[in-house]
Amino acid sequence: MTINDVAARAGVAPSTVSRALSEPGRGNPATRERIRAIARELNYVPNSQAQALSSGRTGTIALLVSDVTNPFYFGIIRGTQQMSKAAGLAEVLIDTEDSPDLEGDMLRKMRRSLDGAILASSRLSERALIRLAGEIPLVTINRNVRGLPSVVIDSPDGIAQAVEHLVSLGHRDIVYVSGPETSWSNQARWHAMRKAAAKHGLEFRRVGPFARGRSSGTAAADAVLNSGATACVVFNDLLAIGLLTRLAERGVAVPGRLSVVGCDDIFGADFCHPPLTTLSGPAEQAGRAAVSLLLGRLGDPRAPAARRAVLLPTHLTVRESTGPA
Amino acid sequence: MTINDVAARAGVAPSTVSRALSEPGRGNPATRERIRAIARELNYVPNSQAQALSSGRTGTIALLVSDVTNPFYFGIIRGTQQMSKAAGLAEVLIDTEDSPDLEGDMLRKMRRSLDGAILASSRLSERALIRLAGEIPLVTINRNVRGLPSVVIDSPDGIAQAVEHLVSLGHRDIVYVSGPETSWSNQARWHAMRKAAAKHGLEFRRVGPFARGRSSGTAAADAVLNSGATACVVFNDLLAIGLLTRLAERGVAVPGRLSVVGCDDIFGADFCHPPLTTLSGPAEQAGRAAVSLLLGRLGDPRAPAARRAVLLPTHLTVRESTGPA
DNA sequence: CTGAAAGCGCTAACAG
DNA sequence: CTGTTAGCGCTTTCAG
Repeated sequence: MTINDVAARAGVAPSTVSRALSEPGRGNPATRERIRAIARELNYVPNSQAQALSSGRTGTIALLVSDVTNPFYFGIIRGTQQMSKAAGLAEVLIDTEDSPDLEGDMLRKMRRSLDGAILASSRLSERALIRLAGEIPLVTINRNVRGLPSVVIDSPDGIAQAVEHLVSLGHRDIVYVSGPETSWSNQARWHAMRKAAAKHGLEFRRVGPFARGRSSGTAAADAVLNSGATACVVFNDLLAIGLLTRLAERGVAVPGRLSVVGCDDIFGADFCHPPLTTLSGPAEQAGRAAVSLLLGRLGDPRAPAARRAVLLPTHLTVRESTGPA
Repeated sequence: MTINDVAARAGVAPSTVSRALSEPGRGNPATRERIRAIARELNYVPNSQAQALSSGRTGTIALLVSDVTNPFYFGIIRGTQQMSKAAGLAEVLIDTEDSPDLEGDMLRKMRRSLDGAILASSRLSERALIRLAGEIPLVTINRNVRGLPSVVIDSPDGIAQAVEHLVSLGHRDIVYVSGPETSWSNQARWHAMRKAAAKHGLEFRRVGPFARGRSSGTAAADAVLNSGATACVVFNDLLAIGLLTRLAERGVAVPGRLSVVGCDDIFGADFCHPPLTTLSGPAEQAGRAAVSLLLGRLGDPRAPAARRAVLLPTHLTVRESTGPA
């Protein structure tokens, strides 16, 4: 079942079928409809490999995440899938396993089979990103790189809210529990923390860095306790949940003895114990926005990388892990 | 940078390069190595669309799940990705949004661009599955269909363990909280429940069906309470966690007043409150096994659908949501 | 073992 | 507006 079969059946040239099927406005509407009807009746499905080979457009984009099974990406995945489906694009999800090398290799290898890629929390260096962007349209999420379109969820603003919240509860000794130093978000949050602390005349302190997994929570909890702080803001929810677990093990009351604020409001943040006060962001929207930006680059590949950067707001969701000092 | 460039540089025919690069054993080892060196040096990456078009093999398989953001699939996703990467296959993750129609359409549309597909918890009818299997190699997970290779995580066996556990704690009135009736796993668990109840001389009861999401937990909790049972086995952890939340809201002590057993041991089951006693299965292994089965079908497409069915064991993980009656 | 040649199914100029 | 003619980059007979 090829385009030729359809053409033969309709008594027209293959190229006419091609146009009828994939060039909306052009061609005689009557013949176009006739051809479409025949194609449908014949149950014809275009061969996307052939389309890609000949046109250069693959109709496929990729979403790269450092770990598919990190609930942090849930919203982003949902958002991008939603939007790319709406745009008639296929989306492949790629797990970079937190490795910059793997990330780069994947992109390079798949370059020809993709129209573009969205990097959620890229681990690549700025240099590498810029170079890759020359070979394939790229959009980043939660990572700002000069000249690359990006969408970032504005956690700094949320961090300020979190500190405000803690200060209003009487906390004067707040520590930041740092994630990996290579993480762009971690940097951003840390700086926001410092700024917020200064604003309230507090001393800025931090413990870490810790790996981003839940298991690092043990070490993190011990470090926080050791610091003597009465409250902490944790790099992300995964780590915060791990920390909560350890705190329970050690019999430390939350929020009685220690208040805990997480970041990202992932799946689980609402049902862990105690439910976590955390920063919520519009992750789905971020995903949709990223695809939109990519779509913009796709329409006109030679466009000057419309250096649009979308900044999305976050807000503090107060649950039960924070309380009076 | 095409195969022709490499050929020109090496002073051989394109066909020779093609063989050197993708036919392991054949050709003169010396020239093969020379060509490979040149290809590497030229940073040549084969165009997979062209390969696919001409050879018919796409080097891509798909994993279809009903909802990418359901933590139940985490392990399976990990396992399949691991195995397909090892086999040099690309894997695309497709979200069928719980819709049989979408699932079928997707498979039909992508048929030509896939070497095969793995269906994790397919919602398609047996008829539809068998028909599709004729067009593209298929492997199912947690769904047994005559003639299709499948891997199923043996929850019935685990259910028996769960009932045993509850009975040994003195429970005589155990209710099964049912998931959607269209779910194959739900059927399997329900039957296992009935059998286990009979074995212990208990009356078999169930409430539901409920939707599989966390939000259905509210209704489920109320129904269970209303049933007067002292323990329940819940279709899956998502629902069980929702139920736990509602129980807490109503001030019902778990496991004091009611013991709860979930199924699947998803992300979150260990840190919800109280931590959930649940059935754990080797999800990653299931994913790997599914890819293996598919690989078998791929090697020899005309093979008689080696109706192998892999059955993986589950075990009960006891946490704190179960206790004496 | 290697080269030449013929496509895979489609799109994209270019004519008509 | 439609048909004709070339390929896209690769694999695969088929000869040599």
